[in-house]
Amino acid sequence: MGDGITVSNVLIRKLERYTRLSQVDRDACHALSCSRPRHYRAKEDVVREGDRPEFIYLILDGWAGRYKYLPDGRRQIVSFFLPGDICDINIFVLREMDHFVGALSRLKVAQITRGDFETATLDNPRLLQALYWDTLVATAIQREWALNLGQRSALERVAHLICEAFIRLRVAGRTVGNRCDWPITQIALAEASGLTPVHVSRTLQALAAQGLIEMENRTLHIPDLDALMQAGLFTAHYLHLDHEGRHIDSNEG
Amino acid sequence: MGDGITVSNVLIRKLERYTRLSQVDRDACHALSCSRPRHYRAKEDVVREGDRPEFIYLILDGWAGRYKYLPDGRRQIVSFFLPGDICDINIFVLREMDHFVGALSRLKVAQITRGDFETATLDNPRLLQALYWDTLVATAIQREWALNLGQRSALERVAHLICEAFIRLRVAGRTVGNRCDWPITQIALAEASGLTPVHVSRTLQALAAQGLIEMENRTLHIPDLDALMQAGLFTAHYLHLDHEGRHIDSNEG
DNA sequence: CGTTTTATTGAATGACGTCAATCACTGTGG
DNA sequence: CCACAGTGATTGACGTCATTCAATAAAACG
Repeated sequence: MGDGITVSNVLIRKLERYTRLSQVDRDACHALSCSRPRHYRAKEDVVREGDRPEFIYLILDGWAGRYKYLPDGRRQIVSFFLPGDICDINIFVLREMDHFVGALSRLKVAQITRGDFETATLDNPRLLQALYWDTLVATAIQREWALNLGQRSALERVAHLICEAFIRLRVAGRTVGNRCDWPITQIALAEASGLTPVHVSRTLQALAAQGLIEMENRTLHIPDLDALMQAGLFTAHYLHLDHEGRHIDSNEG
Repeated sequence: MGDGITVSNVLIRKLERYTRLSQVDRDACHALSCSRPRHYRAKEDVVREGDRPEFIYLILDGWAGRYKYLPDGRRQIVSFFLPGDICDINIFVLREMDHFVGALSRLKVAQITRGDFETATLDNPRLLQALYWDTLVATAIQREWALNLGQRSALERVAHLICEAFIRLRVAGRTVGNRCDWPITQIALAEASGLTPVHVSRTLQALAAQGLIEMENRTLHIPDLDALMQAGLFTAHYLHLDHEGRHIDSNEG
């Protein structure tokens, strides 16, 4: 999915949802996208707890997850990083990481140094502003996940996660109609939703039985997004997609 | 608790955990603490979803909560605001609020305008840096809550919340030995922990039966904080209290 | 002081977890 | 190309933790 789209477009396309970028901004984005490309396989760690922050990561392809452990090994994915996502532009302020970042699928990232970042944003206030805005949206998502984990039932929770991922992928230009790649395992989905893999399996089957999702070959098809949103009690407010008056239901993707 | 401490000290004391403030910084803090004082009673809203952001709030006394609703009325508190906490210094970037902030007890806040904030921080980079740091800690706390809600059992979850609140209060100078005011209801605790009030009641009783907490007259007593931390699988890493090499177990409070 | 909110208790229900076995898929190397 | 190992998905039976409902007692508040 998203074939024929150059990697740099993933970031540009997303940021242009928030603001209008100049050609210089776009060039800077492109430069960021090209810095230090790295590949990971699923389950490889990108960043470990206790590490000194070294890079900002830009996701070019695949999914990553931010996660935390309990001492006995229980693990919670606290956020997804999808193509076009930038993780932690403020990271250098922290002395050490309090969590892990790992690949949830085959993953391609750009490693951005502090210097790269400063170079890219120094003379491009719009770009900096857009990136900054993006981090505020990320914290809004983090809050929504607390609501998801604390209040929604298993079915609602999984439906909500799927809606959110799909819409974020659509913003990044990684959907085709009502389809998208779905590279992550049910185990990862379980760790993100605070459920067991067994129950996630049953829940996905329940969603499929209601005709809300179709899964085939690591591809997700959502026949009726509105219906899925309703099942997940999903509203996109918290994604703040309408900054420039553009709306989530415009027919893109 | 915390009697004899002037309100401005709540903020100063907390920030000095992160950095060393000059007298000018402290004066600026004091000014912030004095701007537009407002009082609320428990359950009153401070900020509503959909509002245009108008003020930054500094908590002077009492507890507030950030919360989100599901359409059917289920409610999740996604963060606590305790004395000395500042809520959302970046808030003016957002077009509208995607959540509520409400008083969880009698509450005293300072309403800080954009102008107040800029005045206070313009010539005080240390202060700005400390406030900025504080917001990073707030997002780290938000992540920890996802872990709490997603993975911890009821007992662990409540124990963890209590540990976190107690230590944050201690940083703000609002504890006396191993005691602190505990002004919030079990209902609020339930909404924060994703449990029912009934089960919170039973869980608190279980903690009390194990000698981990004692509750009397809206005052919390923690006979053995280490033991409670262990019950809640609590480690303070994510609060990043050791920025300047100061440690959580230094005998303060 | 009366009214409302909060806390407690018990019993019954239900959602999700656990365990264990089986099956399907993916990637790897011979 | 096939065999194999390892991971992931599925299924059923059963267990349990937390919810729900309802009734009562105790605080908090105006």
